[in-house]
Amino acid sequence: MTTASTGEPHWLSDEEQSVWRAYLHATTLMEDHLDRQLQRDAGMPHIYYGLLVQLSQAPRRRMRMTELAKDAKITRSRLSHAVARLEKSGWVRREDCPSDKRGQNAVLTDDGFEMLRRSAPGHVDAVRQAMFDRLTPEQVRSLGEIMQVVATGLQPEGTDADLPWLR
Amino acid sequence: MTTASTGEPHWLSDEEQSVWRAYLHATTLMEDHLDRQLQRDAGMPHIYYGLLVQLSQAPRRRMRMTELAKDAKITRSRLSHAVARLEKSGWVRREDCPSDKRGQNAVLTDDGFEMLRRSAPGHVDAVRQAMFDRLTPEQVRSLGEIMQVVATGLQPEGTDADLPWLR
DNA sequence: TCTATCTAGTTCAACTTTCAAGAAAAGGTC
DNA sequence: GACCTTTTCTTGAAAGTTGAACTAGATAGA
Repeated sequence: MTTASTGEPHWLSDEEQSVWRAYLHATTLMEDHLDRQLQRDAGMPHIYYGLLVQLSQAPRRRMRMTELAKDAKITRSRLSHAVARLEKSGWVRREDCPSDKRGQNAVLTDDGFEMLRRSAPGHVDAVRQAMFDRLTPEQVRSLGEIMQVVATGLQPEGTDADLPWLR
Repeated sequence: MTTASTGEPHWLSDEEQSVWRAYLHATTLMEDHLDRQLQRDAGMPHIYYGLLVQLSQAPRRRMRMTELAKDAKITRSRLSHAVARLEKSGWVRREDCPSDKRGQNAVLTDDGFEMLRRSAPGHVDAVRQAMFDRLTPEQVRSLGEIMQVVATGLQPEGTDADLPWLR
C-alpha cells in the first residue's frame, strides 16, 4: 500500500529516519527501565502499577472494568488477567456493580493504597531522572504538545465513548 | 528514596504530570498500532520486524546475536526466542560464527528479504500517518532532540561496547 | 599447562499478552 | 413477552517475555 497513486512508496527522509530510530530507542529503554524499577520496588510491571494509580485517583478508589481498560489503553481481556493477578497479590479486589449485573468494579484495597504510597516517591524519581531532569522547560512543553497530537491521532475513531475503542 | 534530603518527595508539577500522561498514552497507542499493523501485514510483532530490518542493513545481511540484541535494545534471551521463531517462519537462519565457536550469526534469508520488501511500504505509511504527517517540521526536529537525550540518558553505563549493556 | 574467570548463547519455568470463543445481562423492536 | 443485537466481562490456549541457571568456548594468569 503506497500513500499516493505514484508507484513509489513515500519513504522517510534521512532526518525522519533518525528521529524514528531515536524514538524507538528512547521508548524501548524507558519502558524497560520503568518495568525493572517497579518490578524491583513494587513487585509488578509498569502497566499494573498504572492501573493502581488510576484506581487511587478515582472516586471511592474504584472503577468499572471497561472504563479502567479504556483509560489505560488496554484490552478488556488483558485487564481481566491483570486484575486477577493484582487480586491474588491483595492490592485490588473485585466487587459486583449494583446498577448493572454484568458489571464489575475493580477496587483498590487499603494494602494496595499503602503499597502505592510507599513506592510512589521512588517511581517519580525514576521518571524524573530518566526524563524531566534532562529536558529544558521548553522541551517539556514541546514534548507534551507532540505526544498529545500523536495520542489524539491514534485514539479510537468513535468520538470517545462507546464505540469499538481499540483495534 | 527521595531526590534530596528533605523529607518530601519531589512530585511532578501539573504540567509534568500532563506531559507524562500524554507520553504514556501516545507510546502505548503507537506500539499497539504498529504491533497490529505488522501482525496483520507481516505476521509478526513490531520488535521482530525491527530485527529483520537491522539484519537487512547489516553487511552480508547477518549479525552476531549479541550485537543484534544490543542494537535492538533487547536481552539475549529474548533474541534467542525471537530468532527461533523467525527461523521457523523461514525469514532468518542461524549460522555458526567461523571465528568464535561460541558465536552464532543470524542471517536474513532471501524469503525474509523479500517479505521485508513487500511489507516495508505499508509499514512506512503506518508510521507516517501516525506520527510524521501530524507534526510540523519544527516538531519533528524537536522530537528528535528530545528522544536522543532520553535514549542517551538511559543508555547502559559502559561507554558503549562490552560492558553490562542492559540493566 | 592448569585453573579461574569471563563471554556467547540457549534453555527452563514462571509470568504476561493476545486472540478467539463464550456466558450472562441489558437494550431494542416487533 | 419473544427475539435479536449489543455490551460486559471472563476464559483458555497459544505466543511472547523475563530472569536465573546452564553449557561450551575464549581468555588470562600462575
